[in-house]
Amino acid sequence: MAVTMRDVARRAGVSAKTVSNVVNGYPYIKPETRDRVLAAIEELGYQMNATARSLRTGRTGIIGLALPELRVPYFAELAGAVIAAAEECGLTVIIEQHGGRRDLELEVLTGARRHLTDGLIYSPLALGTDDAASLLDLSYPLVLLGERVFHPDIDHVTMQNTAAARAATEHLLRAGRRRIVALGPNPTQDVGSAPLRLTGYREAHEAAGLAVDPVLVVPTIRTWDHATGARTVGRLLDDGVDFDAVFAFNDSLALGAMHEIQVRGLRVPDDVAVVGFDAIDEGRYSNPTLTTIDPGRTVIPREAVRLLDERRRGVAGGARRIAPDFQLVPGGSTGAPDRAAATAAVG
Amino acid sequence: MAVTMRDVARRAGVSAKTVSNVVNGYPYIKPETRDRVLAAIEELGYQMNATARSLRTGRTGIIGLALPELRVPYFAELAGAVIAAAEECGLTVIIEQHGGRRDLELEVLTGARRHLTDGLIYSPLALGTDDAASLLDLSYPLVLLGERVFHPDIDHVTMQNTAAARAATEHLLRAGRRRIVALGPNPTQDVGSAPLRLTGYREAHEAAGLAVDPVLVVPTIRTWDHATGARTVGRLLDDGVDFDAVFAFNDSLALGAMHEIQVRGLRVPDDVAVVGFDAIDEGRYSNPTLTTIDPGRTVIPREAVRLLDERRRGVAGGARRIAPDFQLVPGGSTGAPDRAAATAAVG
DNA sequence: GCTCGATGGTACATCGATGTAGAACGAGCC
DNA sequence: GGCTCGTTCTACATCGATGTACCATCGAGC
Repeated sequence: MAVTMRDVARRAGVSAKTVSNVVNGYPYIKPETRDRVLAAIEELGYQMNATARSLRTGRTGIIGLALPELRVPYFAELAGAVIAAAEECGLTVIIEQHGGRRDLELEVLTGARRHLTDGLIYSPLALGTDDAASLLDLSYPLVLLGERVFHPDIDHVTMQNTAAARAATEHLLRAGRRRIVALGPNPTQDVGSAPLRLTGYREAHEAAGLAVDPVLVVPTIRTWDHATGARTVGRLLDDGVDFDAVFAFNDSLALGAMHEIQVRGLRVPDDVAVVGFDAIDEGRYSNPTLTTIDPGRTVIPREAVRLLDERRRGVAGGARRIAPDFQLVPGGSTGAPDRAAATAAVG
Repeated sequence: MAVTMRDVARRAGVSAKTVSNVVNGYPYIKPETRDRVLAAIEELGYQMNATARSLRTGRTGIIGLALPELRVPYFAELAGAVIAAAEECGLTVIIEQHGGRRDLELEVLTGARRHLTDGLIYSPLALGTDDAASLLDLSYPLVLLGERVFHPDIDHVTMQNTAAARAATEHLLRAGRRRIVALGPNPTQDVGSAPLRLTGYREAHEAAGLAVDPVLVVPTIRTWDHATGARTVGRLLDDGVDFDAVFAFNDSLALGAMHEIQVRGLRVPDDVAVVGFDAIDEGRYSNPTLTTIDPGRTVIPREAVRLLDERRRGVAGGARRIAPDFQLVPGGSTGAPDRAAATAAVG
């Protein structure tokens, strides 16, 4: 039913292989022949059968993107940018949600979909250092995102977690806050973004000659979402813990915390200042707007796709590690003026 | 390199076709043979080559999902749910972002990716009634989302736009609001969600015996996002327009509007009540929380996948149209108490 | 006149699965 | 015994592209 290369070949009076050669830019073809073939393609409305090509070449032009959940804004923005970047390279993306469940995270690595893809951009949540081994004998290109697993032989796109967290904390200290909650560390996790950001938090205190009150280092058990942020800060308030600022380890936690603080009748930033991490869109229109860290939100997806595409095409050497520059984005939650929309930058 | 059916066949002492038959559940196989084959599969770690199967059968098990932008929370949540529903059916999803640009929306319909997919779930933004024709002679299953295009011969999953908008407006009228802004209609659009929701808004006024002040019907030119909501409401305030409520045609507009209203020193809901549409997660943790319409957020993605899968498998009859029940979700933005997290339902 | 290398093109096998046709065998029936 | 029918399995062609090998032509160089 669909038009094949044979049909085009017949129409142009050449062999199927010549049509293939034209389509793939093989150089030794008479201009006149090439024109005849292109004309035939045009006339018949030929479109290549990607499946057949994949079978023959062993490459599909599809890459996988494994992440916890698309409904989490940070990952939605990441996925959108990855798809756009992939488009630039002529690649198609399939997204797999593992929900941060360890079994699913491992299954993604070896599941049937890996046959469909040329490589994987992989953002695990539950995996730990022990699992690094399972990443090594994979037979396809892999690019890691985040800090959960690391291996010197695998391409990696990450963030300057410690330095950025330190900058965030210092921002609060400069504003005169002295009892800053660190919201997000998980005592059972020894690797990942959380401990690195906690280190930045401690470094800032140390550099300022201040001790960290352990009561203010508040673990979150569930995922870093609005509900967890609200619930956890709610518990602190219930317990009568005294604090004048919150450094949440991501924006969703921060926004949930900010919500709860205001529901309880406290003012942000007057009573409690809040800083997040990730610079998701939502924080630019919250009330007040959210001070946050932009960890390189435009660079990360672009680089991840670039690294994977280079591996896929076999033009890459040793493993690379990329950690883009970060930036503190001041917002109303730490006292920066919330600009009215009429004067706000378009984004 | 990879294990093929031939390898499995050799190991089990049968033909490749028999392996295929076992894998595909063909009934006439001796239990003992089946066991030998399954054992061989297990031992060799055989995984089917999906590409080869696709070439032969003409089906890929992949469906497309075309939407404006993943970074828009409504679409991120939709996409996440579609992927999860597809997983249930053993389907894989590729997402294509057309950004609401008409040329890209049309290109999605005929682009190269259609060869990769068994069908398309299609949520256009710029297309109009005139384009319905382009949807008809497509050679693959199509399920339409939204109201931009409609055709009686195509499966459709939509919302009860008019009834829901009427309910939202009546909610505001019941609360005593009399100058309600309708935020979102676009005068250049005669089809789509906007005019239907505007109709609901008008119906509510009519039923209450109230006239609609045309000044309060406020078009938005750009997309329905935070920035547009903030900017547009900002302009109303600059112009000194008198209003005591906003019915925004989606949640992002509503949240942007609510942000701007508060930046200007007005109180929500005391000075201005706000209602949105879509029931995205973000509105459950905004300050105050957002009153909104849940148009069937769990039903829509599930039904879309189901309809497409049925078409794909050829088990569907005539075109179907599904418009799930909607629900008003009360929030602080119209005066419902914002519950503290400690007592809030987990979500 | 002949070889050689650069061009321009073709025929055929192949990627790994599945559809088709049919072989081999035994049971049941007249 | 001969026939049909159901069961179990196999051989081969096929999906549509591309890699390999090879043929043909033409001009240059000796």
